[in-house]
This record gives sequence, structure tokens and C-alpha cells, in this order.
Amino acid sequence: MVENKSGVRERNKKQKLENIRLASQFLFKEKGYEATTTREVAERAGIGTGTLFLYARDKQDLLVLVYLDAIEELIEQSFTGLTETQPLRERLVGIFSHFLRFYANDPETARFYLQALTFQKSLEGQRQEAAAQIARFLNLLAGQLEQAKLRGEISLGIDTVQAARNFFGLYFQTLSAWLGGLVDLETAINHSLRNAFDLQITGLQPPNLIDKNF
Amino acid sequence: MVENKSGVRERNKKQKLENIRLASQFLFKEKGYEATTTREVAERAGIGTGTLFLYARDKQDLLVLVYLDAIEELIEQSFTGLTETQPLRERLVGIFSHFLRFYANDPETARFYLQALTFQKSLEGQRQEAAAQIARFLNLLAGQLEQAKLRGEISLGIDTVQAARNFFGLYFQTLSAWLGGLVDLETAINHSLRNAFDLQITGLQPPNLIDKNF
DNA sequence: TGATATAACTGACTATAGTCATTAATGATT
DNA sequence: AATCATTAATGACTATAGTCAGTTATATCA
Repeated sequence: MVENKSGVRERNKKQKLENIRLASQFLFKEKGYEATTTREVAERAGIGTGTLFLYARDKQDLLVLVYLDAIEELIEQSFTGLTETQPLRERLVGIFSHFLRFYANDPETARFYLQALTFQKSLEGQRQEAAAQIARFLNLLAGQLEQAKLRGEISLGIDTVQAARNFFGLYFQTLSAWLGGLVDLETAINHSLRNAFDLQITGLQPPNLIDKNF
Repeated sequence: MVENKSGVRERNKKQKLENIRLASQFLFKEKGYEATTTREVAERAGIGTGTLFLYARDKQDLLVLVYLDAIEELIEQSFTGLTETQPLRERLVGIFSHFLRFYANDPETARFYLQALTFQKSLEGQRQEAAAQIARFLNLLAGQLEQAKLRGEISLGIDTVQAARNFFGLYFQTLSAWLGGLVDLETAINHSLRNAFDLQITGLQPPNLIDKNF
């Protein structure tokens, strides 16, 4: 059991995965997700068909692989350049609208990507990375909410992690409605998302009941 | 263009659809969704393979067909026997827990059912029925919230339809987390769902800010 | 009732995702 | 450098969802 020194295999594997990623990216963009066959991806990546499935669990996993980098950048972007004066609701709508607008570049493919992340038996392969990415996003979101606490916009007693989860859930619902064709993009952002967030921030209780809790 | 009188065709079609439903139901229960082939369903329903796809758009549509009746009954049940004294949060947890516990009978198949409803291009065939079912459920839920208004549990200014949507979104997130194996059933109901609902009811704002709004 | 039109049904066919027994390449050990 | 062990790569193969050109059944109407 001696340490691997040359690392030829490791480098080859990394290179192969990157080739697969590039091939998938190119073909999905060129012909669309459904029209692309896994054989085409394998051929373009310069590997056998069987090999492809050593690197990705299934076809959808290829899509997740392609989206990983883009989403990472998107998370970065969505939290930068937030205007100081914006109220919380607008900040949140601003953050999440980045994602909606990104998916709008290719809604068809986005649907398959999001399907790959929802209601899966277990998150293996590239999906696991994507799940970790979402977890990181939720932490950043909770951080934003902590800052809102400091600004006095939200109550100090709030569980910001739970709040972040709630906002994500509401975002996801809007995303689903939009990609399902129930609303158009601008309506989704300016109405569905905003109204949902507004109600989450405001809550349902009348003031007198809230006072009772203190 | 004379009216159809005998209606032989209509009756035949209704009967065939029912046969398909029963065959699907039996086989999905017997061998599981994935292990069941569409040929088996067709054979058991006494029709050709091509005919099957005149009645269902695809395999998942068969699943939606099977679930339609069960969900209808479930909606009914979930709104009956609500204890008068329960606070809103408990009522809502109670309502939604019916669904989680129902899906717990066969979580594997439930995953495929829910996939069939999420991020689809368009809701055709049986899926359209399922979407209408959800819309009806949301209306009932909004009705519950209206009653909560009368009891003074929530503010009169609340848009109960939006609130119903929000609760559904939060429920769906919990459902997804549970079926994805991130939490067990009891945790999902007693923590994930309850905490999410709690925060939606309470809201995020400190009392002084709320007062400003009035 | 016979002729014609329309709607429903069919299973052979196609396309393709994912598997697996076999082969090739790399790394460890002497 | 020769041998062995482990890991990676391969493509022929399998399984099955969904299609479609051809066929059959029902309805309409002279």
C-alpha cells in the first residue's frame, strides 16, 4: 500500500471528466439536451460509450456536470452589487431573479436540469455536488438575513437558516410555475416571487396576536 | 354532423381507460413502477401496446392516472375532522401530514408520481387533471385561511390565495427533502413542516415595523 | 341496407440509455 | 525488468418506451 507518485491515472481521469463536460456542454447547446445522444457525447469526448457511464451516473448527470460551474458563478454574482438602500424584499427578489434569468437562456434544458435535482432517490455523482452547492447558497442567504437583522429589518429572534429555506422553497415554486408555462418570466419575478416573499416577510398574524407572543 | 346516439365508442373508451387504470394500479403495486413495463400494462388491460399510448401520453401518465382517485379522496379526508381548538399552524400541519403519510405507503413510486408533475413542458393528458386537482386543493386551503380570519387568527388584510400558495410551496419543499432521504417522515412532519409554517405565519418583521405599516 | 367517412386500434419497428463480460493500462513488488 | 494486482476502458448487447403506416370498427347518410 504505497502512495501513488506519478498520479498519471488521476490526471487522466480529471482530463476525461473535463472532456466529457466540454463535449456535453457543446452538444447540449448545439442540439439541445433531448436531441443529444450519450454516444455523441462519448465520441466527442474521445471515449467509449461504457466509459461515459463511469463518469456520469446517467444522461441527466451530464447536465448537472455542465451546470455546476455556471451555477457557481451565478451564486457569486447574485450576492454582489446589492444596493445598500434596498429593502429586504427587493434584495431577495434581486438575488433569485438572477437564477430565473439564467434559466431563461434555455428553459427547455433548464427543466431537465431541475428535474435531475428533484425527487431523486439519492444524490450521487454530480448531483451530490449540486446539492452541496445549494447548501452553500442557503448559507449565503442566511448570512444576508443576519445582516437584515443588524439593520433592524427583521426580528432578532428569527432563525435565519429556516428563513433562508423558506425563501428558497417559495422561489422554487415560482420557478416551477414559470417553467411549467403557467406564468411568463417577468410576471414570475415581479409578481409571483415578490408577492410570495412579501407574505413571508410580513407573516399572517394581526399585530395584537404578535404582541401577545412577547 | 348529427349527434352521436348509441355512444358505443364513448362507453368503450371510458371502459378502456378504466381497464388501463386498474391494470396499472395492480402492476405498480405488485412489482413497482420501474419494474413494470408498458407492455404488461397493455396486455393486462387487454389492449395493444400502441393503444395504450392513445390513453396515456407516456408511462408516467399511467402513474398520474392511478394516483388521481387516491389523491381526490385524500384531499377530502385532509379537510375533515379538523379539531376546532387547534391553532392554525397545527391545522395546516395536520392537513399536509395526510399527504406525507399517504406517500409513505410507497415512497419509491411517489417519487415518480411527483416527478411527473414537476418541471414538465406542458400539463397534458392525465397531468392536466392532476394540476386541476392541486388548484382545487389550493382553493380549499384558502378557504381554511378565510375561516382563520374570522377566528381572528390571521390578519384580515391577508391574500389567502397567496398564503395558500406559500404553504403549498413550503410543503412541497419538505416533501422533496423527505423523499430525497434528507429527513425521516416524523422529522419532516414535526420539524421541517412545522417550523416552515411557523415562520410563514409569524413572519420576519419586528413588531415595531409592522405597526408602522398600519 | 350499402357506401363512405371518420375514429380507434394495432404490433412490428426504431431509437437509445445503460450494463457487463472482456480487454487494456497502470501501479506495486520482487 | 518481470510478475502480479488493481483499476480503468470498451463496445456488443439488452431492455423497453414510444411511433406510425396499415387495419379494423363505428357512425353517418343516401
